[in-house]
Formats: sequence, structure tokens, C-alpha cells
Amino acid sequence: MRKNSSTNYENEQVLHDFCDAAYTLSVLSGRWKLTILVKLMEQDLRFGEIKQMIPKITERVLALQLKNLEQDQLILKIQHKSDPKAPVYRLSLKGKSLKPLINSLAKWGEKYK
Amino acid sequence: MRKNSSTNYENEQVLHDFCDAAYTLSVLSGRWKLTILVKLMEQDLRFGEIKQMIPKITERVLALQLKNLEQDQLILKIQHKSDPKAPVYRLSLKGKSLKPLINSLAKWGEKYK
DNA sequence: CCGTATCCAAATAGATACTG
DNA sequence: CAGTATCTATTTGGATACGG
Repeated sequence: MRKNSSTNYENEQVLHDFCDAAYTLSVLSGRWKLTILVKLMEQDLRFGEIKQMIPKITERVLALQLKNLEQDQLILKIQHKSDPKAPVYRLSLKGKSLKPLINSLAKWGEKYK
Repeated sequence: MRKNSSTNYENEQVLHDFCDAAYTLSVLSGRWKLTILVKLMEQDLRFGEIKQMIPKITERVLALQLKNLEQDQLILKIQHKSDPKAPVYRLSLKGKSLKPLINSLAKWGEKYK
């Protein structure tokens, strides 16, 4: 009797390809990514502003995480021709689309932590 | 003009405490955790069975990941008095409750990867 | 069969100084 | 201000051998 007895009623929820879930986890995993994304949900920010909001992050690591997020196309780095030295980081549509997902993660965490 | 123009219509979705989301990510992050959880969604398994299903995992790492999952109370290690040498790993209720969440992760990943 | 013990490699993150 | 360069520390995962 090793097979779960619950097989019948639980399978109405089909399991999607969990490799896709692994991809999602991969873009979210990183010491400060969630924090940065959440800050950017509210407004566009510059490097120094993020640094100020997250005092414990070092410049090197902030640069790395931003680069990752940009490569995964979750954020955009916007440079104006008028002042290319003051780029702004902004959520992309893909990044914005994470909002409900992050909320789902938070709800599960709140309930089960 | 740095403030997002989208502030008005997007805030109907309140942002939950993202620390709770970080907790959720933390229990899911680990090289093989998702794989193991998905296998256990279908049936209880023994150490050696999981090892066979994931040939590339080493015994040390499998033991570590199982220990993590057990500590986070996502899985149960079930030992029968009759044969304490043949424990079975089983999803806990908390572990089972991840199913819809993992599906959400997979759906987002499928769409945006 | 179900792990643990040792040792090692890789990835990630931190401290600090420096540059265009 | 917005990063890069170095160097180090920590965490995580892998290879392999051994033990109850």
C-alpha cells in the first residue's frame, strides 16, 4: 500500500511542465531581486535611489542583480539622450506581469510560514 | 516626470508583504527540490526510488534536499515500526498545498520564458 | 538499502577602492 | 552619480568512499 490514496480526487488539477516553473523560480531567485522588483512596482528608480532604499546592498551586487533582471527582460534600463548619465530602471511588461504571481507567493508564505 | 503614469489603475492589486513571498521562494529554491516535490505529488517514494528517477543527483545532495524539505515541513519521513529501515517520503498537507502555486509558476514561465 | 563523511568545485554575495 | 575592479567569504552542489 504505497500508492497515495488521494490519487482520484486530486488529479483534477493537471500538473504543468515544472521546467517552466523552474524557469520562473530562476528569474526570481537572487538575494535582492524580489526587493528590487517590488520597489520598481511603485516607481521608476535610479541606481543611487535603489541603493538608498536598500542600504545593505553593495554597489557591486546591486549592479549584478540589475544586470540579471535586465537580461531576463524583467526591467528596462532607460537612457535619455539628453542625459545618458542618468539612466532610470523601469519594470517591463514582463516584469509587471509578475505582480499577481508575487502576490500568490506572498499569500502562500503568509499562510504557511 | 519620473513617477510612473500607471500609478492610478494598477494599484487595485494591493501588494502583500513581499517577505512572505521571499519565504516561499526560499523553501522552493534548491537544485532538485521542485523535481522531488513533483515526483512526490504522484506517489510516496523511498530514497532509492527517488535516486533512480533522478539519476544525476548524488546521494549526499538527495539527502540534503530531503532534509531541507522535511525541515520546512513540506514532506514527511514515514518510518514503520515493522521495518524502520524502509522509510517513505510523503508530501505533507503543506507540501500538497504548493501544487496550485507551482502551476502558477509554470504558467507564467510557459508564457514568458 | 539508506544514508553519512570527506574533500572539492562552482556560484553567489560582500568589502572596499577606484574610475569616467 | 553610476558603476567597475579586486579580493575574499559564504553557500550550494558534486564525486567518491565508507558505515549501520
